[in-house]
Amino acid sequence: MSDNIEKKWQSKWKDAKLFESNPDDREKLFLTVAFPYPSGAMHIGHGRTYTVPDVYARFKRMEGFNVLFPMAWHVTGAPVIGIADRIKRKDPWTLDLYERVHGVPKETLPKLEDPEYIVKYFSTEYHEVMEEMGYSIDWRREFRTIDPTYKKFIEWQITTLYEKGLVAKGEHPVKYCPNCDNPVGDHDLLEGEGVGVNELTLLKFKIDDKILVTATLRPETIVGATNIWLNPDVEYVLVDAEGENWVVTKEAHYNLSNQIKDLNIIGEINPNDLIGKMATNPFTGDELPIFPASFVSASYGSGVVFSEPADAPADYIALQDLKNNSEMISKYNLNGIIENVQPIPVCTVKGYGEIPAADIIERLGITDQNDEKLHEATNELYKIQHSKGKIIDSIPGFGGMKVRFAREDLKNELIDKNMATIMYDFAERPVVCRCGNNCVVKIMDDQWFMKYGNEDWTQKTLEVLEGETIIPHEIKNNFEYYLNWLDDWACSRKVGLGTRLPWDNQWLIEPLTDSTIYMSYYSIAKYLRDMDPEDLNKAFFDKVLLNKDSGDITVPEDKVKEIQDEFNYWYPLDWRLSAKDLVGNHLSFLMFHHSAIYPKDKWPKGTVVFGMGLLEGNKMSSSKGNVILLKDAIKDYSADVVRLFLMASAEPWQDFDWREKEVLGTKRRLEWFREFAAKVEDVKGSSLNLNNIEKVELTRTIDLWMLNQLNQHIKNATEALEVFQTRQALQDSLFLLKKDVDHYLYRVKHLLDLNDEGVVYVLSTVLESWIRLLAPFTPHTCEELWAKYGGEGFVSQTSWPEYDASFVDNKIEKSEELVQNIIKDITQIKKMVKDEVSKIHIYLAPDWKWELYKIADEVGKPDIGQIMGRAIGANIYDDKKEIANVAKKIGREITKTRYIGKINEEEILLDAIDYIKDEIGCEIIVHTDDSYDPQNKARNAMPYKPAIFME
RNA sequence: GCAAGGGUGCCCGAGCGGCCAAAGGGGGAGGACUUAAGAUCCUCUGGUAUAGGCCUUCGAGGGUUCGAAUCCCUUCCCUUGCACCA
Repeated sequence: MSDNIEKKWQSKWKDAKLFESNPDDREKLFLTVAFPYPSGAMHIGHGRTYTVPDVYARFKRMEGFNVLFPMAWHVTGAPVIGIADRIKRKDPWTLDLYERVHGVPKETLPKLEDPEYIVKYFSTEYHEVMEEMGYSIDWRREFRTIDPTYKKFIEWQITTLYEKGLVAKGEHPVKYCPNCDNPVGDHDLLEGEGVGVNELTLLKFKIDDKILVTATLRPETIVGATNIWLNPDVEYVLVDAEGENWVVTKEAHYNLSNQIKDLNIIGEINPNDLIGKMATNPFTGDELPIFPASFVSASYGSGVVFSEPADAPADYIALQDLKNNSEMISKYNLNGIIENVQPIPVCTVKGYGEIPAADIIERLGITDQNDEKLHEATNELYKIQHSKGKIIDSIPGFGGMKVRFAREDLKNELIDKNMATIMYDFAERPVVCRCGNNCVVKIMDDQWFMKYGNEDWTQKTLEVLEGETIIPHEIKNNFEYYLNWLDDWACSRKVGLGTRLPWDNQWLIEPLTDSTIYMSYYSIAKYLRDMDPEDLNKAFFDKVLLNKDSGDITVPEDKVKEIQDEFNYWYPLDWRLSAKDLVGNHLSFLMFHHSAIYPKDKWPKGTVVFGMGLLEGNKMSSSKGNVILLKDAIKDYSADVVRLFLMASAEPWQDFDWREKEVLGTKRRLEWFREFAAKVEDVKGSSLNLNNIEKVELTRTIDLWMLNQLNQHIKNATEALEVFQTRQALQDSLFLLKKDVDHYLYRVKHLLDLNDEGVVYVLSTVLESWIRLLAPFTPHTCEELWAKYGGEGFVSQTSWPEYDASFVDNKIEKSEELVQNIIKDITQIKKMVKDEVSKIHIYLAPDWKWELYKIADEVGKPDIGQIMGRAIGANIYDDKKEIANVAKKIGREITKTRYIGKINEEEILLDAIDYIKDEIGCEIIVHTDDSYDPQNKARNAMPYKPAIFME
């Protein structure tokens, strides 16, 4: 049934063009959510992402804003190329994934061999599912990022940045698969996920006409170099490097050739021929001997290292090993050399002696250079020296400097003097591509970069952040960190779908770069979709978006004006919504690009960051098949139930957990709501017209209480929704309100068959507000009820319920609390006494106790002396001893019960006396004095807590 | 390692100085309704107590305060991100 009403209302909305937003004189609100990359089917995780903005859009529309909520498809990038490729290869895993998890019909599968078909197929499906979810999207602005008109916009964007000098050529090390001939991301790896790339300094030690290029993470230790290590068991080669003859391992040459151009092998080198000879330290000029060492890896760095035994545990232990190895010493004729090699201290760090390497080796009990703990020792010492170490005073030029700074300075000096160069290597091995090949670090040298490292740009972008509201607030720190941390970003690609760089046609624009200011495009997309791309030149966009005259525009002037006006109406963006994992890139890029391209008054105003989705407690993942498709969920539960569950189970920035049991609970809750509406009509006894509720004067406390609760919930829900707290809003507008309505119905159950006009008025009022409160969450159900019970027009277009302060009274709330507490207390006592009870006497607190309570409240803390003093001063009662007794009690009570002024307890209890009698099941007598008080209980009476006597 | 966030009752989760034995949901127990099941509604769900009370609890340990789940310090544990990828 729900399916039918949902479809019905969706088409009614469409026919009425309800969500097609055009500029008018209302205040505008423009919100967007990160557009999807449609390489697969939409699951419930996506459902949450797109329901949040829809709920907010609907809420704001009801508040009277002119809301624009658009949608488009991000189809640029490489993943679909890979998917298409795997489909073509008939990769069974991929075929299964797309058939079983993404629900693609078997006969359609072969068509997915075309990447453009994939994005077309899934974006069409996304569109359909989004309509089934009832999203209030202005579909006239829909586009794909490979549309010719959009490409013109991207060309304009990148050219604008290029002209500002923010796009520049550069080089950058990347993880690279030589077999696939492509950079690889972590997700493309079979092995080595998360492995970092280290920068190594290659120091050039001369030996005759050759150069031993030693790789090090710690160039500052060059001053403590004592010898060179070569591994006698690996292959070394002689390499021509722009005229220099380098000695490195064969494997190192392979790695290096991806980073340095024209590195040709010109001969083989037998390490044994070099061991025992002397090489020159380029920095100090010292002559250092070359020794053999097994710990030197053929594949890491250059395969040549200089030894600095004072700070490098491996060097220290290798030196020890060698000194103890007479066989080696005689084999390489090291007698007379090796004895003189002693560690030269370079760094000091707290907690370590003159030779830190020796200390840590001893502490960890490392016995030789093949010990596994050597790695740990190296890491530990490296870290502490980097963060806290200082260069020892005796070293000229660097003495006393922090290691961190000395390293940087010395490295630059060495490079300037051609004593060193830079190379990159993986921090760990192996790093294996999905294709099975080992990856290398490659320097892409004709790559284009977005200069996010540019300090002025970063500063300006920090201003964008400063001016934004970030939800949740804590994420703002995160953003600040990322904006500062972001370095130049390679923005050109060889493979994928996308737009080409206008000035360098061999490159495609990287897909994150082409989706940073596309919200601007939404504002004008409905015009551009029918225009000739040829007309969308730079001058056109300059005029429309920046009001800048920069050349000939082929579009008629009034048309340009209309488009420009529309852009200016919607921009800036009020809210940007996106997932948590995009904080460090997409959302930051968005700020960068806005700061560079637009003036301050067009900068985004707010960002909301989403959490992830879990399925029965486990992480959702399409590739693992652990997802529920949104279309299936809609089929099983209806869009409204799915929406309601997604919005109620967690705040947007928290992780939600889709649990079937709780979804079913939500479904029942919504059914209850529909039944409640019917019940109201039932109680009324005639047809209900919410458009014309008959007002009556209310006298029963419980009626007033219900309206008090309703208004309280309206207030809370509104405040919560303003800041995207959908869960909190529903907590108030659905769950807590339902609880109160249940309570109210229970309290007036004896009146339900009597067509009592007070009850009818209260229930109709509740229902009328309630339908509107829930309309953003469950729009279909609410439209249906609204129409059924006489609401005017679409509920989607009515006003948001207004909080009416005149109904809110904390004394009313306290009154009901008093009634409930009395029942609770009596029940509890009855349970304990176990005797038959025939009559219950209730004694109310006399006026002086109320005054005493008031005094205690003014004092604010359980300071009996002060309370007594004031009470006696005010002469509230003549029995001082009794005042003291009560004051002591109040002192305790005041921390537990808030004082809100005197309430007329007698009136309240008498108003509810039938209900209380009913609940307790015996006679109740309310006393205002102690004329009948056989057990002297009346003196226990306290404000808000009458005394009870049972007999 | 760096950065951010978090540890609450059987489970999920709210609370962020006193109305807190701690909202709400889920689960469990009992009751009402029903021919029955389901749904719905009511009550209970830390311990203890023959007068509405008392005791213990919010990762652990200290501290501030008349008063702390809430503030401060120390400590342990968890989750996420760390780039050329949407």
